[in-house]
Amino acid sequence: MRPNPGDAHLDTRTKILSLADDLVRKKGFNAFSYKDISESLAIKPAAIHYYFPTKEDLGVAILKQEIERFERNGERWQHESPVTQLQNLIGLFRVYWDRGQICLMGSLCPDKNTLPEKMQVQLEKLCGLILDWVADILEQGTFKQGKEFAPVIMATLMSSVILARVQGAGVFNTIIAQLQKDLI
Amino acid sequence: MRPNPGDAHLDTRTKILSLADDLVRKKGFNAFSYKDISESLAIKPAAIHYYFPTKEDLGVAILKQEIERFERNGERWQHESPVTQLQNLIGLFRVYWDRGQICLMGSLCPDKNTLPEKMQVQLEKLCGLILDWVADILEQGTFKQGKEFAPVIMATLMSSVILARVQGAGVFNTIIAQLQKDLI
DNA sequence: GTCTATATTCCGATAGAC
DNA sequence: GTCTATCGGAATATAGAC
Repeated sequence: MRPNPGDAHLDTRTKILSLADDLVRKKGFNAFSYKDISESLAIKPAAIHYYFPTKEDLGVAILKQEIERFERNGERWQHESPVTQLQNLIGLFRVYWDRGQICLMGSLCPDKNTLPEKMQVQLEKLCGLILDWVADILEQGTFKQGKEFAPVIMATLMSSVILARVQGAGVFNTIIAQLQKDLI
Repeated sequence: MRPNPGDAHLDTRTKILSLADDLVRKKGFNAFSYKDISESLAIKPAAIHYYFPTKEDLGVAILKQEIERFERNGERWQHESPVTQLQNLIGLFRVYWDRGQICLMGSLCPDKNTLPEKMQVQLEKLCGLILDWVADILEQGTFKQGKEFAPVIMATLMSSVILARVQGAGVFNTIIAQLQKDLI
């Protein structure tokens, strides 16, 4: 899983990755800097390059971590009903909102043209994985919509948190309620 | 409408605004630079400051222009049926897609935390205007959904182009088709 | 191995040339 | 009035200290 050096520094590496993940969701990949991370860790900005040589490497690591996280969630949920699994997915977006974050897709897809190539590849992979997962759930369960509706669900969820960032929590709750009504 | 100087330079000012608008929709507000604009106009980056003293001023101008454009559209469409008006709105998003752009809301809302304050104010105004307009249309016509559905429509439209940027045109067409089926 | 001092590039902004 | 030469600062990245 981790292709890198020893183990003693795992803590620092993990902390950097965690902070960067949070910053991408709050400020976007282009707007956060190494300084934002270093200030929280009491190290110099340049120290980050030891763990992630370039910002592209850091971005790729964020995406790979999210892919693994998503795959683990899928496994953990696989014995629950399709309806529950979809509610779990929706629950993730509520957590993002509560944390002042947006989802990784919602943060990175608009910036796609400006991202380093290796990040674009991982972003496509993440999007494909999630869309396929939602389509499978729709096929397995009894919903008002078929699997063609999967992109609509993801588009709606993505933008629910993004719109709420400007319009407030009311918009988020309205969108989620309407989506659930439309599905279940 | 334009609070600024004479008229001779209106061309340059208009061109800068038009280029900046395009860049925001393609790269995002934080990722484009004065250099991007100046290269297309064969002037030096610093010349832009004459027309827009700060990047914040430029961003505010982009947003105000979009607000005016949206209000003009509303007036121009007001004698058509609610269904047609909603189709016109959807048509705008197809144009964005064809141009390689995303909508201004979709570009700026995720970056809200990083935007200068005056831009945040105009962004909130733009979002409010559009959401109210869609809600009105839903109330006026005979749709399968009521006005509470307005945020869902905007969230779906916004993300349709954003997702398509990564997943391709198929996703855009699928989402639009599903949305129309759900409404009309 | 881990981190810092430093280099390099680029950005937005100011002052002043024409 | 319109634009350019230049500044000051911030960003990522490199080389080397400990």
